[in-house]
Amino acid sequence: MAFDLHKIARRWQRKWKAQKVYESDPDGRPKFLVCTPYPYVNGLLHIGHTYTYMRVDAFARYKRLRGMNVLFPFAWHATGTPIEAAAKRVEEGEPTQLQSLELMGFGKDQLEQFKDPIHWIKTFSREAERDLRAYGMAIDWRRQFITTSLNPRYSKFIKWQFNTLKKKGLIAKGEHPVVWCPRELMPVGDHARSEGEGVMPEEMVLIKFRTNGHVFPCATFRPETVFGVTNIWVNPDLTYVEASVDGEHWMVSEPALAKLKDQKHEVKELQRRKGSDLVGAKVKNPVDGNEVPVLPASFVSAETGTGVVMSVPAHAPFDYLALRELQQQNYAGTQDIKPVSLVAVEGLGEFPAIDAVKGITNAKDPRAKDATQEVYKKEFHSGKLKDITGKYKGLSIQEAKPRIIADLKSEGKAVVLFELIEPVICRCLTRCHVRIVDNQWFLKYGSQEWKQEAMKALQGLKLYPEKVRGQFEYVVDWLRDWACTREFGLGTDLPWDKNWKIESLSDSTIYPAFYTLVHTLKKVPLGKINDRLFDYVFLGEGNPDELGVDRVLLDKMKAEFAYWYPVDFRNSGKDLVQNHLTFYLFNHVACFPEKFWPAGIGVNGYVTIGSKKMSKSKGNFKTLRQVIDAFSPDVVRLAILASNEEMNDVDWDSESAESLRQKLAQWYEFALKNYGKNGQSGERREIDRWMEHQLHSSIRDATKAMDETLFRTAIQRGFFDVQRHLKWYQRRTAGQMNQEVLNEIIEAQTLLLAPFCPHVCSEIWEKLGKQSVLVSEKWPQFDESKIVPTLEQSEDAMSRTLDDIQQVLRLAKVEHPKKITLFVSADWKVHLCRKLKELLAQTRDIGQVMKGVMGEFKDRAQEASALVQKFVKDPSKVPLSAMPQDAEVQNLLDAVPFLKETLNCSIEVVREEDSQEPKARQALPGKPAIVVQ
RNA sequence: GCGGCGGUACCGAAGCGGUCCAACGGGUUGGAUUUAGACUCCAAUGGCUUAGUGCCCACGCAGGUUCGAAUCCUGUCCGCCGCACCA
Repeated sequence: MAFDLHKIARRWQRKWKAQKVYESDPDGRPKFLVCTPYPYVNGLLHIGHTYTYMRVDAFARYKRLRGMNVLFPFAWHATGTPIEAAAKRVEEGEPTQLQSLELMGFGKDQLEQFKDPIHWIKTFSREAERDLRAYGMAIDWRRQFITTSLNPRYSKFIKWQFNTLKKKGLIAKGEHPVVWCPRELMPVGDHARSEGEGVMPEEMVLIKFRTNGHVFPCATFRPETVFGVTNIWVNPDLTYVEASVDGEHWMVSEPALAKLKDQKHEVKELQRRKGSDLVGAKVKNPVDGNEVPVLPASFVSAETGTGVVMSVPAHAPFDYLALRELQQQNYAGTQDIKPVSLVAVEGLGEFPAIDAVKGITNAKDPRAKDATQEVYKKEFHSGKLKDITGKYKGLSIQEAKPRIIADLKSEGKAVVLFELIEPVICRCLTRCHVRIVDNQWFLKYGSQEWKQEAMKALQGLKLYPEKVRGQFEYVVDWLRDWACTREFGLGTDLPWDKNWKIESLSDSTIYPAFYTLVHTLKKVPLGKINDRLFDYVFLGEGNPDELGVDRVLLDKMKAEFAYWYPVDFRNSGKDLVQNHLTFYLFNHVACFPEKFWPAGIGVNGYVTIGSKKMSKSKGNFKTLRQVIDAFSPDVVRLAILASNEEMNDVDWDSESAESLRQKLAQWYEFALKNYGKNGQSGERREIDRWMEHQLHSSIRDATKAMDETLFRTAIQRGFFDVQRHLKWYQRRTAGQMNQEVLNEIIEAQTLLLAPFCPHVCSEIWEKLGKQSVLVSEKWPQFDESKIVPTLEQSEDAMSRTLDDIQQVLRLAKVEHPKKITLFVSADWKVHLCRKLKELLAQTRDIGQVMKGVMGEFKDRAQEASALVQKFVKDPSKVPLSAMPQDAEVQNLLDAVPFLKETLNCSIEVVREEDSQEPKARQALPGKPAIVVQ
């Protein structure tokens, strides 16, 4: 039989397109709006996108089968810098960029066109649409669009969003520190660094020690230790700059000057000074007025802080080591310097730094660094400031630190310097520092009121799975103001300031609202689209007659939005919880009334390939089209969704995909061959009822799983289990299956599989002779009355008996038995077991149990007491489903033809009490004694 | 450091106080079928053992609670993800 999954897929995709099956408009049914963050169109879709979209699609198809009017829209994201940057690299002829395009299948002659960012956007949105159609996504393609000013209608929508936020006071101007490349004059995000991933700006305090007109700004992370300063350090081998900083004469290292300039200080270089020239000066400690000397230390680096540091030998191991070295060299003026202790820590001595450096002889020893951390950790967590700190005495470091910083700043004794603790190197190989960017617009996610509203939205939200809630709560709480404008890149202009573009994560938060009306909005003349129009269609505000737009169109859009909103399911990878998905919540609560707040969010793990992280550079990478071409869309979808669920990573494994391909082929063949033939129907046998039981409990479980987007469970219960039971049913009836039952299985199985493998299931449905289109059919209902656990128990008992027989045969080394006799446990044992179960629930005392039992079984005292002893010893051995002897005998008699066939010998079923065979006594309820001959 | 999620057989993974066996899928091994292979079917896949359906060991590690623990408690070790100006 010709079975070509690719051909089947193409055929159904053509049909769906022609019949506009997935173009959804409001009607009388309950609605369900699903979506997923649109992809950034700078390359081909890869298998990682696949999983997220697949979940949305499977859920959409399921809800459709449940009778809902489902809308699944899609669009393309082009906002931001990467596409522009890539186009620029093509223009510069950068080899890796060109190569990567070639790897995506573009010929050398086509590369030229990629100099133009618009070509990227057009090409990759087109290619992605092609891939997603080939994947069989149930998307309403009428609603697709592209972001940025290339789509003026979208830009107008985004402007409405920003004006709305601004009106509500949720956007404000401010300044903030960024990691900055002084060569490219750009902020340098993690992905644009060649070194220093994850390093972020941290606040250092520059405490101003003064001497006759000069300032020595000592950079420190521990400003509270200023009370224990004995001297300050400069590195004699460095070059320092004497500079005018905000009108004062500062001494700083060369690199520090650029940092100060970029952190909003007025800076002018006056002259260069050798470090060694500075040594020997006396400077005044700003907190106590003490004069301390400037001493030389080689551990001081030019790159961190200012190249000037204060020395607190009591609490800083480096300082102590350097000081001790000088004293050992009899360096002038150091002999009288004594460490000054200012922090008391229980369990540590007066000078924790001195204790910490035991065995370390100089500041170059790497252990000095560990010692520093050790001391700091202890002091920070359990230290108390001593009397010497004046008004801060008795405070913990945690309490005192922010107060000391604030006080020093307000008294003009210190300023803050943002610093990178570890080096950060830009992709252009320049060392970065922190710059304070001003004139920047912020979304005030840090605002408490806004957070509260977002938290409220979160509380009313269905999460798939529920266990991400903790993460969301944390992020809502932790989120700070977000810089939402950029000077570079593609996007929409900030409506009130054309010099800025709206940043890419900020223009993609409430756009699902845009999906609901985009195809209608296309009919409105561009010039007529403005904030007032959106106020009317989204919020019902204003007078529609003043908009100069066809009232029918306006009210259509208004109704469409109100019908589809809120979003019932928005799904993405777990990496977006800490930004996009949370922004999505914040912006919805700000822009829309509560009834339109998000109703459901789904989060999933990543895709690995062969259990290894996907990585382009390591070649462990697959595009969507590669896997579709190799395995067909149905197999890819099934393989990925069957692999894992919740937040676990799914794995793409070609071996299991191949195995699933075969399973699908087998099902296709089975369904077509067995459906609606003239098989026996009529009265149901036990085994038929068993099969119905299995089918209906599988439907029940699969349905429950589908409701929670637990697709792996749904596939396991709704496909693997049904298939397994069907095989057993086939074997158990020697192929004489009940035709009605069989038909029901075939229909239900095809529907259960439909959300995952829509093409092949549609094909089967059609070939079964169904007039309806599968994708609009009804999800199978389970019939509670057909779920009868006792059927399962007796069938299990039978199959366990078969297992036991086979084991006995093996042990007895009988290869070809002539006859097998099964002795069924006497009824009194059934009663005994039931009684025991009752008693054991109350007590484990053997005496009491014995007492409770033996009255009833006096005439079998010996046998009964042996059983009681055995079961009290291990209560888990009591047969749970002890059925009466008659029923067990009947159950086995029913199975005799099957057992005969399987074991290839005659089978006899005998009641225990009817036999003289000694082994017969071993029978237990549900566990017949076995004799083989 | 802070926050989140986890450690179960060869691999992935379910189980979350007792449901006579630690599901299900993949892999591996043996057998049946086949001219052969593929497919399909049956069986095995921690150890031991036997004319008897059994015993023992195992759910990161160590303790504890309980008649009974993969599951509950305490401690401990180890992974993965995120910590932002950006898709």
